[in-house]
Amino acid sequence: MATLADVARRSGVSVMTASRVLSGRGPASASARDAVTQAADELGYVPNAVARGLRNSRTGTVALVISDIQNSFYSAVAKAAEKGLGAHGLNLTIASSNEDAQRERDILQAIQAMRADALLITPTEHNGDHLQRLAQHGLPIVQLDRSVPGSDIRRVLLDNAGAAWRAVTHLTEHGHRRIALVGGPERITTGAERASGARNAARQAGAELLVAEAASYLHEGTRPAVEEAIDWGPTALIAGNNIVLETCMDVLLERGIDVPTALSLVAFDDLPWLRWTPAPITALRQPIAQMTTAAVSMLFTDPDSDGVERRFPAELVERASVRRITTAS
Amino acid sequence: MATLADVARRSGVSVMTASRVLSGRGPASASARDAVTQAADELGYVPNAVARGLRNSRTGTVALVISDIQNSFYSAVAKAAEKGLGAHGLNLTIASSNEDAQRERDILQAIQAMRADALLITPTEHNGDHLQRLAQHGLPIVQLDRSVPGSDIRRVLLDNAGAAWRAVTHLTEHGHRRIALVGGPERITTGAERASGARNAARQAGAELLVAEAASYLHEGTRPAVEEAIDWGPTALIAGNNIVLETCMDVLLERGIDVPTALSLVAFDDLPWLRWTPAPITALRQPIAQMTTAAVSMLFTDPDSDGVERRFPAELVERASVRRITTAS
DNA sequence: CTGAAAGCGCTTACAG
DNA sequence: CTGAAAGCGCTTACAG
Repeated sequence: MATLADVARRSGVSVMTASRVLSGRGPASASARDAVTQAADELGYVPNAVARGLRNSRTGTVALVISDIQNSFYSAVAKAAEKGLGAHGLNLTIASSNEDAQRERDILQAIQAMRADALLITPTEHNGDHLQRLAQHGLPIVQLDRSVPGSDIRRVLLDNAGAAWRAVTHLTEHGHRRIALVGGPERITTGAERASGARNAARQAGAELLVAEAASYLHEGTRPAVEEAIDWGPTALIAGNNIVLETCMDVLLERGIDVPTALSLVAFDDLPWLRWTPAPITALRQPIAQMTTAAVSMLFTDPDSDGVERRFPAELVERASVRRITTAS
Repeated sequence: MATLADVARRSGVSVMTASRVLSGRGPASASARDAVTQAADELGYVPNAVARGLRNSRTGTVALVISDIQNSFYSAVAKAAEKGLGAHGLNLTIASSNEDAQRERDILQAIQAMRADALLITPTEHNGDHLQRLAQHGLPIVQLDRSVPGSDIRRVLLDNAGAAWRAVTHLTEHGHRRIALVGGPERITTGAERASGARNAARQAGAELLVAEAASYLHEGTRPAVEEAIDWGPTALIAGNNIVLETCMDVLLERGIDVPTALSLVAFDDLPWLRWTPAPITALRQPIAQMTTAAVSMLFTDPDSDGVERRFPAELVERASVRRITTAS
């Protein structure tokens, strides 16, 4: 593959001049300019970003570490991140931790090795120390969706408590008095905050609330909690995220429980298919694109001037999965 | 950030020896080994992959270029690719072309600049020449899912014609005689091959077939074709991929057309939510993980010894969206 | 406006 | 077993 030296030789100038012309920084005579661009063209010269990265200690690459690339929430994040970064002329490297602490550690190490310029991460709860160390080395880091407990690493999050509060309140306003939330693990901020928001709302409304805690945000970890919640006999069920929702759908189908006649349902995360179930599903929509864009721009912003945390509200999209209950009183 | 020189200095050996110890290649005395590993540990030394990449002209990175990261088909590809590559100790960089020729060109150039070791791509039909040039420069390339027409770049594809044949035959066996396929653009191999397989099957069975060609595999491009197909008044509809299917669901819902009483439906690509619609949807399941794994291993295999193309069959998953039609005869 | 030199951090032959 | 030298391809001061 052609190098800068090849271009210089062919155009009869020094490597230096060729570099200046092609990078567009520094002066160059018109004739040098012409000769170099022509030679570069003829040779199909493409600058070596690796060499450039070594020299400049800037690689032009941002790493995105997500929990599960197949989860549509995170692929929406990936899409928005790619778009936002592309606007900055940056490349995106994506890796998926699969909620696994060891794997996340390996990824973090690889990112450090490849000298990424910045890191966007939806962290597991396990590697806060590692993250902190990277931040101290000067790597700009922004957490998205979730945050490692007790660190000062910047983050862009949903107003989880507010969203859960809204879901429960929506249900109590429809007359529900026995509500189950299948949430994520409370070790994870989303799980903890959603549970606490739901508890507040239930208390305020004087309704009963069961929080069934899934072992993980992966499918396998989710079923016992869903079954526990349904066995408890609620009139309404809140699926704490889209993975939990899928498990709920399976269990409801298996047991022949009809929504909303036998059970009302509210989902965290909005997806196209929620419109196509027998009773279209009411959902809390997260502003994923905006959150991701905010996280990307936070990456390039002064940590001290811009605050450590931003929260975004969810929007309740009402469809047909919540029944109004009228109590004889 | 600590460099090899720092480690060498701290452990009282030369850079050379430190390199040998840490890379595990070449001899080293036990004492040197101990001193170096300890120093590396204390300094939190992480080798600079950029420098290593420049020196070795191998970056340990494989690029994956997909058409749309939010399309669950491609995010399944991304997941499988990451897993397969991880086993080889390689990093994965993902970029999404969004079916845009110019964007794909930019991505290809960036990949060349960053000196990726190999490329996995679900190509648009536009940049075959560019791909060919990269291949001639010695970059291992494997096309997945789709292939650029008229090139000898290796590829792993679905048996599209066979799968479409199977879908149509399934319908004719259920008595359908007027079938519409909403396919992708026939410029794209998947679109062309699925259309041709469907035509063969219809001809064999003596059934009428309308192929409505979507302008693109993006949502926007898909609606006119879906409406054309439904307006034609078929008894059965085949959605040529998962994006088309989503549009079909929207249009059917808007028009109040019931599946399968008013219209039977078969989908390309299987997804969890197909089980949860009022009539669970019969689908052709692609072996995405196997195809991706095959593509990954093809990347590291001798081009001359292993053939240029591999095809995988789809599996028909029968559910409840196809009605049996009994004709008065 | 242009070029020779030095160096980013690593590893591959080559001597000792 | 160990080290001094050279070089991967680029760019940043520094002279001319």
